[in-house]
Amino acid sequence: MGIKERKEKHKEDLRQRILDAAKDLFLKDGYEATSIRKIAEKIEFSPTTIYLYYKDKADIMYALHQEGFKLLGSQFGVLQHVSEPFERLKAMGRVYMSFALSNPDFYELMFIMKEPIEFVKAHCHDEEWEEGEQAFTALILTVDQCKAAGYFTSFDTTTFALNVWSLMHGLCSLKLQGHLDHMATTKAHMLEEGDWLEKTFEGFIAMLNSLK
Amino acid sequence: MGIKERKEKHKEDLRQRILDAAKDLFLKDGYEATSIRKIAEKIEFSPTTIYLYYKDKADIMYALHQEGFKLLGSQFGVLQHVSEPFERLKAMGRVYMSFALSNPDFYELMFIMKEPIEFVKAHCHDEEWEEGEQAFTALILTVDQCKAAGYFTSFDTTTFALNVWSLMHGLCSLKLQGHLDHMATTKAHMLEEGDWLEKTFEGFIAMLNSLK
DNA sequence: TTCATTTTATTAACACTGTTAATTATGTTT
DNA sequence: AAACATAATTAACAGTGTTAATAAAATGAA
Repeated sequence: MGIKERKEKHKEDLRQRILDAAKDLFLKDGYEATSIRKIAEKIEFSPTTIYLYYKDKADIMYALHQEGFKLLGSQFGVLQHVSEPFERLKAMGRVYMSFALSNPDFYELMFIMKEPIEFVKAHCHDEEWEEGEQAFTALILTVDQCKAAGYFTSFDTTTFALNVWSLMHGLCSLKLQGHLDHMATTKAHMLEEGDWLEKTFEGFIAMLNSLK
Repeated sequence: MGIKERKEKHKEDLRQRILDAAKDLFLKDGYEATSIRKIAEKIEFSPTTIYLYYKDKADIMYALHQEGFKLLGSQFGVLQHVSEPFERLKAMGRVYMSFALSNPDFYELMFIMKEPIEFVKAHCHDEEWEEGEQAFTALILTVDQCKAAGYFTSFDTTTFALNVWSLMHGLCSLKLQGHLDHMATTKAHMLEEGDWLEKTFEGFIAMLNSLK
């Protein structure tokens, strides 16, 4: 009987329509403005209907956050073709930074807000976190290959990877939250114009080079 | 006439009582749970009275965020007595990290949330940001002195300082937001036990040492 | 086809939130 | 005591996430 399948598909369809509507609102107006009622209005359903497809708002945000990780993952994927590990590491940094700047709301949801990761801790007790770990695994692998190629030889791989991630995350966060621009406009000796995000990143690359 | 002064003092008193109540709630239950109504109940006033002393909730949060910067500033202050610049730089990192872990809500308000800094941009158009800049100025100064002492000689001071801040901020953020612990529990090759915050920080210090 | 059952969607309501306008109470000055 | 200014309050608006009870629709068996 194909009827049940068609129903299942219909159900899955509506689930997706809810997510699409939520994504639209989220990317346009941010987290707060993405209310259950507005999502419902967009898909022309009653607000409470949404609760038949998602546990709560955090559930929807978790789904969106997964989409974000898929996007980042796909951008990281193409870097596998950069064979030289140190080149790849630098490119990863650029891609990460570019992703954060191009998708600030996604980045906030994925790395800054605590709501989605608390949802993971509460409901995904198993090992369903693939998307997120994959990116970090890729970083660890690349650092390992860098070490094999003679870079960072005196450092522990995981520790070094965490340092790289911390720096990139901190840099992107400070930029997105406006702290970087704020320092640039208020500190007198920074008035020599210039894109401090770019400059700082270049400084980071220079540091990595010195660490060979 | 001392009456007017006493009235002024009374007004300033209530303003402080509001802030204290807000601080209590904020440190106990976080940002969201600190509602105007709860603050009002705590000081036994009507909710709307608060609007006679603070423009809105963001204003209160800005005041709290300033208190946070004063606290961090005082902790940074004692570091002035560490004469060796590189030692002082390392100590600054430790103090920053310790502050973030001991005052997670303050840290979030000061460096992670965008609400207070948007309030600054909107209402403190002048140069009233002292508290925040002071800490960064201290960092720049220390980096400069490190350079004078032969460290990081090939790097631009401001760029290097931004890198240090980014790394420390990223590390603390990832820790507070739970990402660090999450990676530790899910990634198989990280199961060797251990405080990854501490290990990563030590790795950072090692990096700085290699950069001499 | 009709009736009973299950699934899906809706309305109404709860308990909150920040915030504003209009009104009352308080205290000061003439 | 009357007039005024300040301070505080009540009532209300426009939202929020979420749940329980009810109505509608689709499905199963007789």
